[in-house]
Amino acid sequence: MVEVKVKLPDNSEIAIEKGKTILDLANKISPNLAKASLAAKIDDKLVDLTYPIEQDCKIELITARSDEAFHILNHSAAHVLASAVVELFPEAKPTIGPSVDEGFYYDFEVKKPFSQEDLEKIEKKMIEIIEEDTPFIREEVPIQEAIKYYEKVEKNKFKVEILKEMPDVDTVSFYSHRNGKFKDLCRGPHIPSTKKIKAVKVLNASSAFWRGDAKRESLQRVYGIAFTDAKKLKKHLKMLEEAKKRDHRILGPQLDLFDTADEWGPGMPLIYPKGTILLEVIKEFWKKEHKKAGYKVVQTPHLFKEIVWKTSGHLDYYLENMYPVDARGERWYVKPMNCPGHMMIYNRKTYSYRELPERIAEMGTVYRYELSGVLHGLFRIRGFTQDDSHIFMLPEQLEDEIVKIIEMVNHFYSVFGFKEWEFFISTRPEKSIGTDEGWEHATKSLMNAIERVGIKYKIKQGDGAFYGPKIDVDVKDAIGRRWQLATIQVDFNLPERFDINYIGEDGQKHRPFIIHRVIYGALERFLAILVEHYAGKLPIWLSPVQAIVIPITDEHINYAKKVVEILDKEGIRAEADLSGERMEYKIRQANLQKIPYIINVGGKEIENNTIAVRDRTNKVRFGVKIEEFVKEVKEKITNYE
RNA sequence: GCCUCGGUGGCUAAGUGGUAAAGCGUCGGAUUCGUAAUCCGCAGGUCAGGGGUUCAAUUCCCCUCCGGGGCUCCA
Repeated sequence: MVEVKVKLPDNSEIAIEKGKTILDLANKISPNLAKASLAAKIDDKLVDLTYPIEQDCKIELITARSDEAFHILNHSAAHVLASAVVELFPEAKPTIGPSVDEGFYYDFEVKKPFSQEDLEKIEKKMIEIIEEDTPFIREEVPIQEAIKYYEKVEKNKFKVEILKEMPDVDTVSFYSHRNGKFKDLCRGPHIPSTKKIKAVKVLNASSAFWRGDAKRESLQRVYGIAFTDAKKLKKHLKMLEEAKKRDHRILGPQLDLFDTADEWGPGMPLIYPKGTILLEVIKEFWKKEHKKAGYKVVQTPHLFKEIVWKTSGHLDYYLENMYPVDARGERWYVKPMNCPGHMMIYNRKTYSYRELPERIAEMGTVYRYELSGVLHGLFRIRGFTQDDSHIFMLPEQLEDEIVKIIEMVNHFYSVFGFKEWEFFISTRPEKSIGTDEGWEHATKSLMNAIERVGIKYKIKQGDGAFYGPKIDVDVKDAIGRRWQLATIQVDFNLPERFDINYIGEDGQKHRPFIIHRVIYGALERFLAILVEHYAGKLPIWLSPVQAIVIPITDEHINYAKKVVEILDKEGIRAEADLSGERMEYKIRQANLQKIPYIINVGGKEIENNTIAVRDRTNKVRFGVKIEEFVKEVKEKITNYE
């Protein structure tokens, strides 16, 4: 008997007979572990539990608690979905069905789109199939045979297309479940059997193009999500419900912040007075921090003549997204980006190397003709304001500048109450401009900078813009959703197009490095994210109305006005509710408006020159001195609470 | 832009081949009240717009616009 040595994650070693499967190994360690295992990693490669162990290796078992479990489970659930669909709709042609961060989907070619009832039927059938508890079985097949199978038996041109595009493969793998009743081309791995899926939900259906290509076949995509335990599904559904409740498109108009448009222009929101106060607070903070960090704030026009966009290259590559304006025979364009203006401002004079870095910043409103289908509340609109900045610098200043930006990003997000955000570096894509040295220096500077700040990051290989590498920052909100906010991009394109120079120590012209960056991204979107993050309950410093004063009867109106006046003078945003409603009603309204402080004043308060304060804990403090209250609130505002 | 589902007063909506409930909100009146909805009343809709079928269309059909979900795009 030949034995091989297997190293486990705790660094212990265990010997097992050569050729035994990973499941055997798991059983040897503990039957409970075997039962809990869904798949495994052998020398960092994901495999099935039935994978034979042929040589010394490192093995990590994947249980419900592993990070990979969710994807494997959902991928298997996608197969179960496909098997349910082909049973219910025999003419449906399965195409692809991966797991994604939000669960899984499977695309089918069908004659008729799935209805709501169809989805319910599919979910029911899926649960039946899961209950059958049949194993997932892997089978290796020569690729030619696989092609023949899909051409002749299944008559599925999509699978044939996938197979024919596989380079240099002799065999491919199939996975079947339901005792062979359903099989699908798949790399795997899969869970040992269907019943490992403890909870599944078919979420919705929509259409999608084959290979995401609008010119190709339109497919029906079914989305779902699976979990290793029913509680997690419940939690997830609750999160979705919570997300619905936080929807800024509902909360925005409700809190009188803004509304999105239809009759006055899709993608062109109206920001109401209270929403504007919030934006102003966000801008004020921006201004303060940028001044501290040595940025120079500029302003550039909303329109430029055609020639500018010719120079910048937008006319060649971005025209579809731009709003043209014809003015007395001349063609103008509304700016979709702020860059050209900033380039021209830099070019107004000759810079010496001593003057760099030069940091130019602008809260610039841009307009982009986004396709109607992508518009969504304030998240995706056609006119929005970027907290834009372009930094011009010497090559050796790149790293330091990026460090500064990262520190600024960290400061911004923590001030706005986010707890977690993640950095990604995107490297050079296939189609790109610029020199190898330039890319290397820039990419390296990005990495060094992040490392210097001591943050972890992930690399997105080849995901950079054509004009340079970049750092993207994803922020996680209160219910765990991710939003890409900041982007810090090196730009090799604009310096060339606008012939951007500085005079070096040698008296010669040189190209500076340019970083393009935003922290909020788009102000309007950031506002919407804040609304959803806080479910409308904005921190005091951001609340458009920080305190509302409610008199108990008309006799107390004058005192209420006086209190508002005092608070106002102290820089606290206060209002009085002098409508004819009852006090209880007003309190309820103020609560619904999520105003942080509700102040009641009546005879007792007038007599003692105090106020009754109800805060967000919903407890009332009677007999509070106005000065005391002012001091308390001002302190919170200063501390961004 | 493509696929799909939808559009009934400011909002949430019920409903029907014979021109439309209700609640909230708005406005007016009464009430002047001690901590999460006081009572009464008025106003407000060419049922998204246009075309067609029909004796008759908000309802059935077609087109357009707008929105939701998804795809795509993101120099």
